[in-house]
Amino acid sequence: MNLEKKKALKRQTILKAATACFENRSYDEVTLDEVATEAGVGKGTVYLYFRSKEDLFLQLAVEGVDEMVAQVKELTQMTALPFVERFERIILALAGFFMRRHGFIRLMNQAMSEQLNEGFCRHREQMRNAMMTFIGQGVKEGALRRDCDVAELEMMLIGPLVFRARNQGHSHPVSPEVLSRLIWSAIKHD
Amino acid sequence: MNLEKKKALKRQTILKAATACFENRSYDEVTLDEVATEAGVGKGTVYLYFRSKEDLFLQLAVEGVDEMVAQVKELTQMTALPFVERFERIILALAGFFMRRHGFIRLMNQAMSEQLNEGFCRHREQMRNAMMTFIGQGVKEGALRRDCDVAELEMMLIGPLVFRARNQGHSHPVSPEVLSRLIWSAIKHD
Amino acid sequence: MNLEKKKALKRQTILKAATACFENRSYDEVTLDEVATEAGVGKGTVYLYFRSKEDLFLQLAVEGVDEMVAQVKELTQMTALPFVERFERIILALAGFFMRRHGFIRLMNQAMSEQLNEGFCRHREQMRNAMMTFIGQGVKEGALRRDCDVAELEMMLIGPLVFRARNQGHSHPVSPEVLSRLIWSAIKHD
Amino acid sequence: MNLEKKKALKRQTILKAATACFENRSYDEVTLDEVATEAGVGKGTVYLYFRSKEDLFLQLAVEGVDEMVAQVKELTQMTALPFVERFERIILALAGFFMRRHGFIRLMNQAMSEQLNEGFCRHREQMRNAMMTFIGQGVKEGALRRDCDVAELEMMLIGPLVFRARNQGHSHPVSPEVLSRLIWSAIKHD
DNA sequence: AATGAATGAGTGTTCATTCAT
DNA sequence: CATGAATGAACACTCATTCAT
Repeated sequence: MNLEKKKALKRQTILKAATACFENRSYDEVTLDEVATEAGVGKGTVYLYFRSKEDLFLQLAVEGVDEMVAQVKELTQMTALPFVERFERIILALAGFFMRRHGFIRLMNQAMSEQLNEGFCRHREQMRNAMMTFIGQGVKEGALRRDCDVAELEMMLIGPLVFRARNQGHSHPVSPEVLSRLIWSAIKHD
Repeated sequence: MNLEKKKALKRQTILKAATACFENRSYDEVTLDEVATEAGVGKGTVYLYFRSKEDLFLQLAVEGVDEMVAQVKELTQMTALPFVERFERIILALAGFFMRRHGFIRLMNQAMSEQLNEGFCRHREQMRNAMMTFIGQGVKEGALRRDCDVAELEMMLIGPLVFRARNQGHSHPVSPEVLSRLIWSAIKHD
Repeated sequence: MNLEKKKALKRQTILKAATACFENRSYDEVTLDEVATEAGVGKGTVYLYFRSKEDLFLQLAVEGVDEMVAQVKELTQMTALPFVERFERIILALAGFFMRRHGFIRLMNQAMSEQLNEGFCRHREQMRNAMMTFIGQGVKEGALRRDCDVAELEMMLIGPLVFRARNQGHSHPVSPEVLSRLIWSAIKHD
Repeated sequence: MNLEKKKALKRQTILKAATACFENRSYDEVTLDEVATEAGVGKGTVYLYFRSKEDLFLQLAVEGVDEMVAQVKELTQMTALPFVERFERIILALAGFFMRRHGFIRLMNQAMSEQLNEGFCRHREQMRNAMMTFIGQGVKEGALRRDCDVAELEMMLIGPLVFRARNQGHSHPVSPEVLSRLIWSAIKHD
């Protein structure tokens, strides 16, 4: 267990370093040398924990999306709360999440090799499904408008969130409360 | 005149080829060899028309954004129409525009080198200003909600548009009418 | 003849421009574009007068060395003057020549393609022969020391001249009179 | 220690290979691929030991000039010997040195880029200073002529040496003894 | 397990040369 | 004759990946 822990810890160290490196630079601008140096390990060591640069990058993404999905699912299940409140909490959670990872958001928009993209898609799909489920719930409960389908509502939900993280990440982002209120106006059932 | 025309035509040929190449790949994945081959010219020829790979890419962007800005400004000035109609037309125009250039949208959102980004920003700013002006007009006319500032309204406007072009570009995009209606719900003055 | 003259004139124009371009830059740093622009002609035109960049460069050298050789031969034949005076005049002539072409001296030291080098050598040999003849004359007349052969005396003559042009070309070159006096001390017959 | 040694050794291997490559060709004619192949290493390896092609070339020069300077300084300090003897030894040392590195002499005399030249100058200056010091000593001791300054005497000393290495390197160089005698005639005090 | 020295395929860019106008 | 647009071979340099220690 001690060994296991050590390995997992070093893995985390490398991922953390990679996150820092990718924060302000594009995929191709970041070199493995940098990541290794930032992580304080040898370059070869990175290859003991990740199959390739692409893999390392994918793990970063996976980790991120998994976190997001978990949060959304958890909040979706809190059916004791009125929907609008669940909605608000999810927006707040996602807004924070996207903002914390705004450098990463940028990278996910970058086209990538077939294989890498496939890995991404699997996880993006999970996120999408979680959101769809949540939105579907809102529709069924009569809290969300019925004159458009869930994909359309998702667009109104995720679109502004991504825009905020991408374009306002560095300066004065819209407050999550205002964000939530605006999106709610767009999707709520009258 | 003949020569001028020919040069302008070849320039367009190269830009068209570059657009095709950048469609599904990231900036760094596309090589100038590819662009040249796709355009049916020698690699050196590309350098007769563009200072560098970055420049070629930037020209692509400039062209796009300039088109967008022109359309928005034009529609903004049609003050004879009720605001909601001007709004609808702008959304339709932008939706079509973004959709036609969805490969490009991806590129503009992707992480890029400092210098390249700087060039982009200058033009993105123009777009932003045009949208701000339009939105400000709506607020002044009392058509848009007053409980949030223009940056917040812009987010609700552009966010879903970009999301649609980015994520639904290949399959079943939300119809522009629905898109318009949804955004309107979010930003209209009650 | 008018046509001939015109061609010869344009040829000179190009050579003059080339000389200016090569003055402060190495062979590879100078581009034909520059030479053409400096000469005020099209790039293709240069190829009407010179087979290649190498050829242009060779012509430059040939022209230079031919001038030098002509001057040396002319002065060598002025046997009416005492040898020391002929010597002094040749040194002055060469010193001025080398100094005027000090940029060129540098270029002749640059290694070059087999073919180009061959062309150079033929002309360098002419210069060498002219100097050898002159020095041989001095020895025969008893003006120059007999305890070393002409190649050794040539070294004492040309070496300092080249050094002066190469190393002192830009700042405070040794005055030709002092130069002449020093070399004379080295080679005169006691 | 083993590793250090190995690295230093490989560095020497590359320098040796570079020397061989530069022997008969100009700076621009030699490619790093050649140097790498000649050294029996990969192209990337060269960049582990030298920042750039210019740097590699500069290191070659530095190494050479440093050797020269050291020898001159050492001989300058042997004030126990009569000046003429110190002079003769220095000439012999330099003659041998220049001859051994005649390929290099050519390169140092060739035109080169501003930046490269700057690097060279710093070291050439050291050599120049060492020679100036030595010559100044001779003047002060009354062994060298007083009717011209040290720069002029330096020209008479170095000029023939360079000429010999440059032009006679491949065939029948003037014997160092004759060389020494001739230069001495030029600069000695009568 | 950890390292980092070694590698070489791959890229943007330049420029001598050609040739259609 | 004159031009300059077009070409593509060539090169310095980078960096993901491997492997001997």
